[in-house]
Amino acid sequence: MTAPIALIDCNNYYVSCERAFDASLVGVPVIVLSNNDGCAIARSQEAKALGIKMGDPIHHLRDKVRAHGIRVLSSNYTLYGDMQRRVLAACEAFARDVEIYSIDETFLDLTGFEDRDLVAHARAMRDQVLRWTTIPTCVGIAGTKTLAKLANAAAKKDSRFDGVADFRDDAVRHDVMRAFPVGDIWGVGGATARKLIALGITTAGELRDMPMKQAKGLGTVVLERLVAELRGVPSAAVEMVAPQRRGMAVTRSFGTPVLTFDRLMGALTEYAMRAGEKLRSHGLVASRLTAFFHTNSNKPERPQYTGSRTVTLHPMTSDSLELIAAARKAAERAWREGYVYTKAGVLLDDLVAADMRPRTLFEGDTEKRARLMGALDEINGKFGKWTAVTASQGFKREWKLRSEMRSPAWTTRIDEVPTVRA
DNA sequence: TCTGGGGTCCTAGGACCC
DNA sequence: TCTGGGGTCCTAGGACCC
Repeated sequence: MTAPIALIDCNNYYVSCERAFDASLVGVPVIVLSNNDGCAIARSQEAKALGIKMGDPIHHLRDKVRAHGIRVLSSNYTLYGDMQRRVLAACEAFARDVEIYSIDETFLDLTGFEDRDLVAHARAMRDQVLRWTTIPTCVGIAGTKTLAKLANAAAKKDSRFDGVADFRDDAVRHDVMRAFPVGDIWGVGGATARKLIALGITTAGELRDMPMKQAKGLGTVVLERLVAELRGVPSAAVEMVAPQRRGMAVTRSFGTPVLTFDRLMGALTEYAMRAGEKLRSHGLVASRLTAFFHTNSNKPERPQYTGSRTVTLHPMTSDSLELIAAARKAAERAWREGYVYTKAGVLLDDLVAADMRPRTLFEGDTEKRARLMGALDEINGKFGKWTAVTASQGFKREWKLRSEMRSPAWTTRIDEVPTVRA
């Protein structure tokens, strides 16, 4: 028997975070929008019941919003990130180790807890999280991560589990897998689901029983591993140390479309600045930068173009001014006049810890530039983003995104903490 | 008029080398 | 007349995740 793994997952996370600080959101339909206030990325139970789907564009929902009094919020990642810390703190004592999988999901290594009643253990953890944060959660327990995800989904969907599903029980596991749609399994996306269904494999149970060789042939080693995990053979452990990150991105849709190279460079300059900040805050340097921009692909009837070029950064760098220069070089090469651009971004690849980077013969005075970047980060950290900017960013920033219904930074800005009146 | 942003991993295919 | 095989590295792009 392999060590049990649990997955704790917050219910309707962003909405639950908002509700923690605004009681008027409780019991009514609520949706939280993506960056740029484009589409719904979190929905309360009430909103789900009204048929609102993940990713629905908000401008398709206007009628429903009006008819049902749905509360609509911009996303507030500072709040969600801070609440995550509190959730983790509440879970800490309940596991040997944890792996943060996403902002609202954490895998727990339950090695050493096997002798306990793990369902009761999980319930105690849920209670703790609820008390400390007001956020409701569900827990799945199993021998592999994939099964723990599946158990979690069952705990969420099926009220008979009352929030905690234990897949170490063969009967429970088989029963759920027999009816679980193959396309809802973690790691099976649209493309793979279509192929599987064409073969008559429509449930988690049928995928588990698929011959390994056939799985590899149909998908890749990824699908082969997934089948193994469904059979209870772990192919991924709970990672105690976060692996070194490999890439980094700053991408945005524009608030208003961009038609000129200057405007595009204004946006790319801002993104490259931010990318440099992110690199420095992680103590990393990058070896490659890609700049891209594209037209609105949701409107295929309009002329489409995607420009994208990659440039090598040598020496490797986290210097915003060098990143901006590289982004300009890439953008110049990829630019095509005459299109209506709606999104752009800067991607950084092949990241290395700054103190591990190879030195080159031709490095200039890096010391001085590092101090300049340090000063920049300090100014922008203290006085707010974009206090100190480069001229090419421009001052009007027409491309900047919308975020019109954002809740306050309840927990992270002193002037926005909630006030309690007696 | 208005459809997110930021990640990971894998594969195929070209370039290059001996 | 005859025209290799195998390895590595890199990149673009697909698929998937939340």
